[in-house]
Amino acid sequence: MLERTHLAIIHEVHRLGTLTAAARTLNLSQSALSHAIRRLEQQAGTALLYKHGRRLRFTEAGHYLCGVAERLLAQFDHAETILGAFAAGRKGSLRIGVECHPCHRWLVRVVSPFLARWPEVDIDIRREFQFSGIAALTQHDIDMLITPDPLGAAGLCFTPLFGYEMVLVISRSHPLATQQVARPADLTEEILLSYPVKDERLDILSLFFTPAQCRPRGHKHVEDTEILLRMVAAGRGISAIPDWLAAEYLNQLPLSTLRLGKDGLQKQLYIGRRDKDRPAPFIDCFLEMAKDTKPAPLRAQGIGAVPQKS
Amino acid sequence: MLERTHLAIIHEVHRLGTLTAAARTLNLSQSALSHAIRRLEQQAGTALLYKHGRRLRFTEAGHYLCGVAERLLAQFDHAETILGAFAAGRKGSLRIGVECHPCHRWLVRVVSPFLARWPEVDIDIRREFQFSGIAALTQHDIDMLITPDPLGAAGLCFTPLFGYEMVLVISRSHPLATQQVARPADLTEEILLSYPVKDERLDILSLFFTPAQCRPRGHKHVEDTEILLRMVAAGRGISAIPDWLAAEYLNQLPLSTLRLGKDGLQKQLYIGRRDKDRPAPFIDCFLEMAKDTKPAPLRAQGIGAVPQKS
DNA sequence: TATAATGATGAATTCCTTTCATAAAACCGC
DNA sequence: GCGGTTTTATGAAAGGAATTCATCATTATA
Repeated sequence: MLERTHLAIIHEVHRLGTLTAAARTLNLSQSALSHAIRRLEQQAGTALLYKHGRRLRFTEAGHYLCGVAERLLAQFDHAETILGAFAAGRKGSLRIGVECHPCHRWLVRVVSPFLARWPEVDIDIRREFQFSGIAALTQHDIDMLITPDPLGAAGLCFTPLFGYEMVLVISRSHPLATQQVARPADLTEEILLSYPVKDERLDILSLFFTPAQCRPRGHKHVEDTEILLRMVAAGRGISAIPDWLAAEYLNQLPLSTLRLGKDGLQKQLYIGRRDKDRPAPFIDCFLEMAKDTKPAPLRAQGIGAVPQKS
Repeated sequence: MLERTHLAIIHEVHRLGTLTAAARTLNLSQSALSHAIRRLEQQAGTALLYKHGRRLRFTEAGHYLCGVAERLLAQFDHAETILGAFAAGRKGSLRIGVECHPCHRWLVRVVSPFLARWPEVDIDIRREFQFSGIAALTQHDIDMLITPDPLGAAGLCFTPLFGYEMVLVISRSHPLATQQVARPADLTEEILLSYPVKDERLDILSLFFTPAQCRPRGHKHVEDTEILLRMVAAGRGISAIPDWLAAEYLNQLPLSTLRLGKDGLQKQLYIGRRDKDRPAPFIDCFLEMAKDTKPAPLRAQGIGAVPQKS
């Protein structure tokens, strides 16, 4: 059976002309090469080299193998280089799950510099999960999960990224726009606009309306943040988004933000990983970069701006 | 160091899903594969497989190696197939040296059916030699030599192909055209036309003129047979060519042929080989086909035709 | 819960590779 | 031509790496 060592021997003999020289560069004895070539020739059933004077020359079959060797050895070398990059943690892929729809804008601010710094790492961002983000993480479908809901699961660990507040956004011409705080009962005649996720994953429902045993008059799903906020600005509905996301739009669109309830709807974003994973350097690095990338804080602007945290 | 066996193991594990199954198809024990993979992982410095349930899954590095394995194993297989063709003697190249200029027309009649029968064999025909055809043969520059002069040399053997006679060709309107035999003294006022080879390799000089201690009035080299004979037909000179070659032109051009001297200039064509060569089937076959391909015999036509042999 | 299937592991063994010592052949300089 | 040098070939011995065996741990299945 043709092996890599055979190719290496053939290649070196071709390059250096003699068995003796080839043996030196291969750190083997001349005898070893002679035996190896002989074995290969017997298995192949054809001569590869023949003596010409006290040198060796290649038969046609030998010459053919020479070409094969050149091509294959290069591929072996390349494969080992790549494998080395994997081992050194330079190369790999990072499949990031995101369970927080509005986080996308923040995420691109982390990913861009990361890709520049780790040119051999591929990033894949997934928003849809068969069952849940946590399950995807434990089943190795993703390598990291960005979520505001760090449900405990064996073998997972979560690192807090930053705290934020879910705020109500309404049109600046809405009657409530002059208020600082919204109460569930104030909003029972409104149309709620939200990202297309299950109701139980919408904090404004599970943590605001449901505890107060009321609901908005209607509920529509909107995929895109920009469109959602333009609909809110046009008075077509209300929505709840993170304060830092609202901040980006307050000076572009006629919007007002109100606190949800007296204490506000405080949230925390986490990044989850499998804790048994070998700590690939670029994964640690992504974590650091994520922790260092805070969203733009919400500056007080216009009527009804939410009071600033520290 | 990454070896072919590693790639084979990776590949089979990927194809069959379990170590146990892969071990069966590779005729190894499950333990052997487990150890081999472990060793490879240690050398590479990175995991390739990890347990998922009681199955194995590939890490990124493992997946990468999987792709490498698929590509490289195919190339190994292909190389072994080709090597098998070399071993079986189906594939190879045949470098044929020809020391007999006019033999070209005969040679193509051998080569054409040979190429059809041995599609994997390349044929290369050489007419120019650094030193001599014999030397080219001993030095492995060619594999066969077609020559009328089988000079003995160690390690060579010659097989006779066919006998022929060198005949004088002259214009049919030449005063000698009515004769049957030409003598050297008859031709001292003629211009000799020959292929461009050294004088000592021209039989009409070395075996006809020189023994009689005379020479033709002039001597010109002509490369192409057709042009040479047209010049002869036009009365611009005389030439000596094999009888069977003359036969092909006697009914196209106004030529007459005369015997050179009383007994004629009898020659024999040989095919020479190195006798230590492994007898590649296609080389033997070429020899057989060459022996079976006799040149068209010279039929008596016109005045001065040379008497037929048997 | 018992059972079957699968992978991991350590020790022993087997097999293959390599080395050593030496011969044979070929080239080089005198 | 004749030693001296260089190079390959070869058989036996040594060494080392791959393989197996026996067994355990884990997980899925009935």
